[in-house]
Amino acid sequence: MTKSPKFEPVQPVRAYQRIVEQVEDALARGDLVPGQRLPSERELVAQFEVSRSTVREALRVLESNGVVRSRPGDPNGPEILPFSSSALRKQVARLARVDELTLSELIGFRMIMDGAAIQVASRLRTPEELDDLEATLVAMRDAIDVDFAAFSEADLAFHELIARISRNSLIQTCNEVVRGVVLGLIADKVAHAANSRALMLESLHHHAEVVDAIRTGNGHAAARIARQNMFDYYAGYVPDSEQETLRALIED
Amino acid sequence: MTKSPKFEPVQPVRAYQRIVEQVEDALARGDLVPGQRLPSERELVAQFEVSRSTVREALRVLESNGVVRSRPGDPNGPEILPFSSSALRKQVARLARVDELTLSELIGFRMIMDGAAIQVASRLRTPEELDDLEATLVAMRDAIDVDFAAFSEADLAFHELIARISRNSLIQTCNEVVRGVVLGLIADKVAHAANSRALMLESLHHHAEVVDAIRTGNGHAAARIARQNMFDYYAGYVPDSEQETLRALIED
DNA sequence: CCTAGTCCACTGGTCAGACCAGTCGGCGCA
DNA sequence: TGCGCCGACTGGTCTGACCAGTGGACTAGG
Repeated sequence: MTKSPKFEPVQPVRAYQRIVEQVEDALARGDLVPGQRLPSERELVAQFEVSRSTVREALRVLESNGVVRSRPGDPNGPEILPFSSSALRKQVARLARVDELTLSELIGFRMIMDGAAIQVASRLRTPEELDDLEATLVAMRDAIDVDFAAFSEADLAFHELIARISRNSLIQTCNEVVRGVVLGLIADKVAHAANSRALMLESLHHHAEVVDAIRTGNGHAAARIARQNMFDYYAGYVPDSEQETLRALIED
Repeated sequence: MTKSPKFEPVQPVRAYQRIVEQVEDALARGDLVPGQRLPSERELVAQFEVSRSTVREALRVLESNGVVRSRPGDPNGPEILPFSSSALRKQVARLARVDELTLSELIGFRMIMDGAAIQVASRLRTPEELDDLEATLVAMRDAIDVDFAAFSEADLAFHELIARISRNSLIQTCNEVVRGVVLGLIADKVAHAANSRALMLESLHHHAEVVDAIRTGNGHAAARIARQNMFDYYAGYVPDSEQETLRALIED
């Protein structure tokens, strides 16, 4: 018996998929740039020669991928969103939709990711980068006397620097995205924290310990302190029942 | 002047979004499990009390997120796919709770995530994507004759393609991040592997087996081979005491 | 001249109903 | 028993309609 040919499963290509492809191709080629607008749905109907239902199904896919955003009544048409990669934007869109039930998961994710960044950074850092880290600590100290927003910004700079030192762009983007989402979910609560000055001092102290551990090359300890700090910082915003899970993440 | 309150932009919730949320919530609660079927579109119209256009827009979003897949004429209705983003989030949390950031755990994480990606990819891949996979195999073969860095790059391309075929952004992002971390931790050791050519050939062979299994639609076998391969590839870099844990992950 | 109000063309969101090409189970015929 | 046809479904697409918003053009009143 001759070897049986291996046939492929065939599946029809849907019209809305081809629309999605055309838009993403145009984006990849640069014919479409962030900030630009897509024609209105009815105009797209004319251009693609399909029904509006089909156009809309394609727009839903693009929207779910973070490529476009539609606003009812906007005469300019759907907006092309700024994005580095559609996967990243999609990530943002997905994460941004999660409700407070999974806030603890997001925080856990941050604890893991930030710990990873620190552990890598403690091996790869140059003396200059260590200096930069310590400069950021000073900036954080000064920011405490301004207000919480300033401190938060300095804290952001610290973690961005850590991620950069890790020389892993994916850690960078991941850290940034998740941090943004977490802050977006609890920003109002954080801003109202009554005793935020004590919290900020405590956080600063932990950050200094992290830098110390990085200086001595003890990435393991540095990551642990960072996770502890993040737990202390965010634990108040998750239900008691879920705190135990997060606390377990601190140790290793 | 009183401090101006920070208002949040409000945006209307669309009907199709609420449908998406309901489905994903059911998935998160476990009321809906992979392999199960959604009611037919017309039945969903009756349950959600919306029009079919609205149901279909919601299905397009879910499909684009790798949660369901529709097939014309299938009397069973849309299929709930395994390893949807919501399910993976839970897996990530569970794994992270056990232990994290030791090299062996990261490798275990990669074995799980890569296996998930391959299992999904073997069901969703188009014939064109299978061709792409085989082209990547050829590229890996050629890269062996160059050097280890080239091979590593081709290997990266292979796994990125798998993740892309899985059409699941969470798989994509996690795979990339963790892979980057693992390589960062052992890059120096890997580069010094004296007999790396034999290792590369072995790895290539395993990758070809994975593609074969994907071609025949045997996602289970494909994922198992991939986990085995990853174990063989990395096991040398973790302590003997932890290898047993990793080995247990190979089987499903 | 500027402002405030009205209007209107247009947007996206949703709906109802229709047709088609597939898919699959079952019935009946050979 | 085996096979082919049929019919009741499925999802993909289309048409045409209505509605609540949006924002620009226009206009009346200062």
